[in-house]
Amino acid sequence: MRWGKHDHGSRGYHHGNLKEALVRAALELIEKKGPAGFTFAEAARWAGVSPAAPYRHFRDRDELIADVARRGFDEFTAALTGAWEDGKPDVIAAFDRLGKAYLTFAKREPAYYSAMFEAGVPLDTDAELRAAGERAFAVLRAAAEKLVGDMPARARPPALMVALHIWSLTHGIASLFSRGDAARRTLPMAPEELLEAAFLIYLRGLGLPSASGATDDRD
Amino acid sequence: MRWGKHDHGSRGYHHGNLKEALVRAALELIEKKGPAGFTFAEAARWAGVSPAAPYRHFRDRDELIADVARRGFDEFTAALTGAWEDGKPDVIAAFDRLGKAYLTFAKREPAYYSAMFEAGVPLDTDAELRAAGERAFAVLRAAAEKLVGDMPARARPPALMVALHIWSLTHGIASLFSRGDAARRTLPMAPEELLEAAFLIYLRGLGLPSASGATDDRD
DNA sequence: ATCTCATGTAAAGGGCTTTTACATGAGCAG
DNA sequence: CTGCTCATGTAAAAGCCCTTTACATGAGAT
Repeated sequence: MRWGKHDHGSRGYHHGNLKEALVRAALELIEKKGPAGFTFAEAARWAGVSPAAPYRHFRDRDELIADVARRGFDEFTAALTGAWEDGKPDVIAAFDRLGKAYLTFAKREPAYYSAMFEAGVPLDTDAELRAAGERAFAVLRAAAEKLVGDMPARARPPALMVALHIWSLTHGIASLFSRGDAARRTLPMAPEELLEAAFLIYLRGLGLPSASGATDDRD
Repeated sequence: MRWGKHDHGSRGYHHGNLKEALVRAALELIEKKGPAGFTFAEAARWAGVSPAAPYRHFRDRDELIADVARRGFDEFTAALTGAWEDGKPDVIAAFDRLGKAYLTFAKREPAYYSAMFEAGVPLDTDAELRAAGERAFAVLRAAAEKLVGDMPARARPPALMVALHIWSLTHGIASLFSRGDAARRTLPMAPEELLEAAFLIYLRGLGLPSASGATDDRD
């Protein structure tokens, strides 16, 4: 008996790569209908197997979502690392890329982003997931270390605090304004511009000299 | 036939105030099991009515959640307005209260907060809900107006931008760190302190004089 | 060639959502 | 008071999803 509407290549009794197929299905379905609208059964149908088959690969629906979130954090880490590029050519420019990469990820990978931050997955029950999240944050933290490292020791703020500030700010903008089609509010400026302006103002507040143009009078 | 495990006062065939009872049930259930775990049927059971009764008051499950979100925005607006208190005694102190009120609301009313920001309710399909959200933001916007109003016109940033920055920052901290028991990460400082520090740094970046102590070396 | 075990199926129980037809009784008109 | 009406609630049912259990298949090892 054939289960799939989407016949991705004929197969016999065994699928061959069901786990990956389920993850891909989850990504498509979460993107289309949100994490709440995603169902285990539909992922199974999409992959062309019976509703019970997914249980051979995931304890339950939540574990599949957690796996998607974990993969999302890995991709996220890669995107951030690539944007940061060791802080070259200068820390400010690299930080700017980092922020834009965060927003871009939220916009272009809404399914991952949902699974990571909005699906209500309990971080503390899955060590792998938690570790993946830590790795993503570590990129930001390392960037903050480099940022404050350029400052005179006397006026140097805690790098962890700076990392948390920038993460919070960026995450807030991403959550509120930078989602796909279901944007919660229309803005008079692009989320990227909003973030860049905030970032420059914040840097000036830290005493960084290089921050200029932050308070231009655009309205 | 009796449906309720929770017999909140005996009643006859008609409940008398089912709509309110359902909203209260939704709040308890969302708080206990998250917006995803909340079910229409359980709310009905909780209120002591049959599973079909709620449909006399809400088109479907989503409309109930949207109603909860709307009420949440109203409470939120009241909390923010009360904290702002017209910017007295001075703008900075009032802004500080505003931020703390935001975090407090997220922590003490996780059910409202979830319904408002995490349940994936489409803002654009419900005018009432959208309007309630606008009213909440209007408090923050008015506060930002007052903040930048104290600045010399030459160095005055757009109030809307400032409002969006502070909203994003606060929302980011609330979402990432200031939730109830399911905190996504443990912090070396209280979310309130984190917010206050960021706020002071941001104000210094705007050129506000009154911001001091923002970069103390606590670690 | 055979065995084994990971992977998939069938079937079933239980719950949720939503609709439809019917029941109740609160409030109002006469 | 009597009786009508309609908002409000119930019962029943169809459809879907989640998850478990017993059974089937066949890929890879021996």
